[in-house]
Amino acid sequence: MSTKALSIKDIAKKANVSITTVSFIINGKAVEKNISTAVISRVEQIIKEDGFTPNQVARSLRMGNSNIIALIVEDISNPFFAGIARLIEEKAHKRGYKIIYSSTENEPGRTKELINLYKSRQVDAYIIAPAEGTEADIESLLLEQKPVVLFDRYLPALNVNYVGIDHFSASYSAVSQFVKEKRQNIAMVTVNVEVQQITNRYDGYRKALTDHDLEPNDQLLVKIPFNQPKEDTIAQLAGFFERNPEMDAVLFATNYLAISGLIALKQIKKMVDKDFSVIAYDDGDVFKLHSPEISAVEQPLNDISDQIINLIFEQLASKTVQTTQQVILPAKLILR
Amino acid sequence: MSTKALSIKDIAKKANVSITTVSFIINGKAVEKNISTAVISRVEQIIKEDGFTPNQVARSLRMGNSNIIALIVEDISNPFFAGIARLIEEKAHKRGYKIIYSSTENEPGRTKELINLYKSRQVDAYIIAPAEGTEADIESLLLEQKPVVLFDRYLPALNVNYVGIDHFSASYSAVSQFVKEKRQNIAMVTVNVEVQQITNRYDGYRKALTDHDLEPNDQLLVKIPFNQPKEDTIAQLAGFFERNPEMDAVLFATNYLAISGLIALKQIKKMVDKDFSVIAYDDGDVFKLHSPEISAVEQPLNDISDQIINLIFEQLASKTVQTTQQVILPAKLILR
DNA sequence: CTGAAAGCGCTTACAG
DNA sequence: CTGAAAGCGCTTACAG
Repeated sequence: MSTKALSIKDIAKKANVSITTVSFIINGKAVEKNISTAVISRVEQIIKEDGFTPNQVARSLRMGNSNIIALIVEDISNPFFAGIARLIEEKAHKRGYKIIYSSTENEPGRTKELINLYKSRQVDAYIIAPAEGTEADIESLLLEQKPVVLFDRYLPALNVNYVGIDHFSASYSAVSQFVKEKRQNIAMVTVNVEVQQITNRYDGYRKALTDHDLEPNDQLLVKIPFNQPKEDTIAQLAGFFERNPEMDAVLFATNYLAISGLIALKQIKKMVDKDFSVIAYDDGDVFKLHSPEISAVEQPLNDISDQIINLIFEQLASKTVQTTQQVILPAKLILR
Repeated sequence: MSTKALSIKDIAKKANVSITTVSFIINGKAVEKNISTAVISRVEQIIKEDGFTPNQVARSLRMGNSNIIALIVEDISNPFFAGIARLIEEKAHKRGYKIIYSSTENEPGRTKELINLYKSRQVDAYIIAPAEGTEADIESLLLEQKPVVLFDRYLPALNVNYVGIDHFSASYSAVSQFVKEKRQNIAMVTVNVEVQQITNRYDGYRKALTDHDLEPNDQLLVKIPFNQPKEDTIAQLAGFFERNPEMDAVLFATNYLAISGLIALKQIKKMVDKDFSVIAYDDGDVFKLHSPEISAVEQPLNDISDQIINLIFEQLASKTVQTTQQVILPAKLILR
């Protein structure tokens, strides 16, 4: 037996009222519209018994909105993004909004595709960790006056709300910690994408070195190609560590680089110990469980999510042209 | 300057044709409908120049579908689910479908809420890792003839497609491996939810013990309350290990229990070594990087995703009442 | 070869 | 206090 979803018309017929009346009741405008309590309770009873759920597609078409917020990230299975997604979903849910998320895999064109899809589905607002080269796509959202908040990566060309981390200071503190441990040959492993959020990490590293009278050494810097297969990264890093035996500390610019790096160290049997320090980016169980435990720069997921959601709802509420805001939060260095 | 999205009407007016004609062209029915090539190219030109994207909400309302598949899991930030989500998203994308995913957090009512939301948005098919007590909600989808595939957890009360893992054999192999290593006091750490996919893991453990003439010992079995805070689980497991010094092997029934267990072992300074073996569930970097490396039962994410997506598209294609299928895949024991 | 019109299920300004 | 009707942007059976 196949049940077909009921429509407002079915309910109206059954209750012997117009669909207008049913619509008012569904939307809590019954008292405002002076519907008699008798009618209200009769309709509500029928709705409850028959399990009617209004068709949101029809509603979206009519209203031009959807109560949906899109979250576009590079890879939702990255723990940083998965954590943010989960927190944002929870916070949005409390205010009656759904989050719909998807990964761009950093593929060119995927962001444009997703944004077009979401636009055509009347998505109300956008939370985006933008890849390089997506400026035009995001601009098109701004032109349509859609609420947008960028996070993680900033696009300087755009005048748009942003929530991020002070990566410069985070790297700076990490290197200062190494110096405190009397490290002399401090390496950095980063990724070869020239976005501000990554270059800031390098800049903080470099500034801390010079501030502490250490000469930056290009031999101790490696930039891993983005999207390089994990095995290749591990091999590359193993070579990097072996070529530089004097290295006594290494700062990893991202979570997955730290993991690949630790695997490489394990392969070449180089221990993390009193002669060799490591600081990872983005904390996780894997660092807590490592022997020895690995220190890490922790991004405050909850604060980031809060700021993002607040900016989104501010814009959703105001309806007018917004002044854009840049929120920069501090990271936390977890020492182990 | 605010741009409003164009409608099919705008394009029709600009091209001096009817909206019918534009619609046919958009949907690739131009030749079938004998639209003149002159008209086709004129309309296509305008569409390209003006960047028209058809309103999918209107289309959904009219067609009763959406080209969207819902994926409902307990927690999308769990690596198993995140991995499945990513693979399914990719496979669905190739066939022109979008995945929209969300977490139930195992909260009662959340599944019902999500299913109602998706129904009201004309979602075409459902992939669900069901929580206990969601039978009625899933049944309602079957009544509406919606394609549904369950995975991870099975609901015996329902006659529905399912893709899962042979957890009995997986546990059985794990314990057999312990026996091969001459372990005598083999413990199991599991979770107190009485769903088949969890109880099978226990059953395989128990059967392997008795098949190898080892007496099951209730002292060596612990069931962690579901949703218990991580700290409490760690403390509980630390106590469990300390109370049972004779224990020489432990099988963890889930990924997060293994992580909490390893943290507990670390806290009480009990080493994983030639006198104490560990096998975890669901492989990950954290086990590869642990010292020593931890063996794990690996669920074949790619096979699972393939089977799920195939079952979904089979149903989407057939439109008729389906015979339901149970696909049980083998897990793989990764020894380290 | 092309178009006018109905209808998908809602919301809301307007009328009474 | 309640309802008829227009309209959101599409698709498609029907007519010519």
